[in-house]
Amino acid sequence: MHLIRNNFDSKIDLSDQEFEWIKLELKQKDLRRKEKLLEAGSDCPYLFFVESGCLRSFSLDKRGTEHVIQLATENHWISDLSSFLTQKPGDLFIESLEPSTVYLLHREALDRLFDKVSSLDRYFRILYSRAYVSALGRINKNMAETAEERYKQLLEEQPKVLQRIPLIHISSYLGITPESLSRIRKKISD
Amino acid sequence: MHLIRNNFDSKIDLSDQEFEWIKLELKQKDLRRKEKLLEAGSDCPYLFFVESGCLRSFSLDKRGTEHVIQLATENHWISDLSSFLTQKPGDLFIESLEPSTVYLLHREALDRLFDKVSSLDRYFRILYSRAYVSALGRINKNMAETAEERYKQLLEEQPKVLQRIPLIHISSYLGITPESLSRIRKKISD
DNA sequence: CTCATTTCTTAACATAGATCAAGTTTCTTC
DNA sequence: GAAGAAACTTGATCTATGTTAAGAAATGAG
Repeated sequence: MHLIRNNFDSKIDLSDQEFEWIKLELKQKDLRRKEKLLEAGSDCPYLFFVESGCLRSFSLDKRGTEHVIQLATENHWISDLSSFLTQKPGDLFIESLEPSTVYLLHREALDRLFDKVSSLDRYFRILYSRAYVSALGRINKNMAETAEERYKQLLEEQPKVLQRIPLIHISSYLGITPESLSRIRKKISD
Repeated sequence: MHLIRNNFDSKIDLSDQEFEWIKLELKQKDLRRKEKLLEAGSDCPYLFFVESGCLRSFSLDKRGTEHVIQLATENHWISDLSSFLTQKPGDLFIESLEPSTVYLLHREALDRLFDKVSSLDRYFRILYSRAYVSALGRINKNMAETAEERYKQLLEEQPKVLQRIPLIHISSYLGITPESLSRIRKKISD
């Protein structure tokens, strides 16, 4: 539980009592590699906090192609937030890319916590604001930069992620095919 | 001030006293058409609430092409949130597309308000969570759908926006060139 | 009302990246 | 450590969208 406590502490002040209340609502779940936490078409009543390992969320388009929406390593949250917030079936899948441990926080539990632990609003305000900024940055890069430029930047900014996540998912996250990414890598290595 | 009060009321409970405190921090600004509120490279210390009219934020890539990041009509917030949060120079421009009225909320004023009006954390938590969801949806659509499909959806979901915003900015928002959008429109009208 | 500006359209041509099809290498699991 | 699955690469070909260039239409400011 150290990781998640530290994560709260990095954004807000939390008393031990308050953290206890939160802890009581968290369920731990261990995952094997490639285990699905969520299927498109179903309601996603949880936020998942990655304690260890790595997960991805992705959509499946009408042509049958997967698109990676989020990659989450330890110390990050992942969910189908649209479904989580609206209580409607979502269109994302979530699965582990490695053996992982996650904490599940249920929608209703979180609603109770928002009223019990007043600084939780601030915690998620900060969390969502940063997530939003990074999503807008991704939109901008997808429009303004070539596939090669986007890959080089990821290589610079997140070298560790590249070493641990299969390129097939990296390419999807970047919005290109695995074949294109392979060619880009070949070109760069010259 | 009705619009902004209603906007708060739609997400949180606010006493008249609390709204007064907020009101005291809001500065009104009237804009002519095509007036710039922000230039890339400068710090953006404000959130702008659009009371009337319409604004866009956009980046300028190294090839000299503009990319519309956000379109904001009345009752919406717009800013260079990355700069606003980090206090560093941003890379977005913001300008009015029509004569508009906006309310400016300064970073430092907002920080004071977060401590004075406790439900403001919740307000922005909700606001940012929805903005994040919609940004992720846009990322997904850009990857999963063709330009034509994206335009058709916008036509269905935001017909009013299409009537009021020049297609040159719509095409940029959709991540395509004005020429491509023009061809798509021609094709559809057959 | 009118001129200047901005926006929109069309056409010919170019290209980044997709698709299809194998073959190879690398991991996982038992 | 062997077999099967998953991931990666390569080449040939295709296509959606970009680029360039120009004219037509619409809009806004005086």
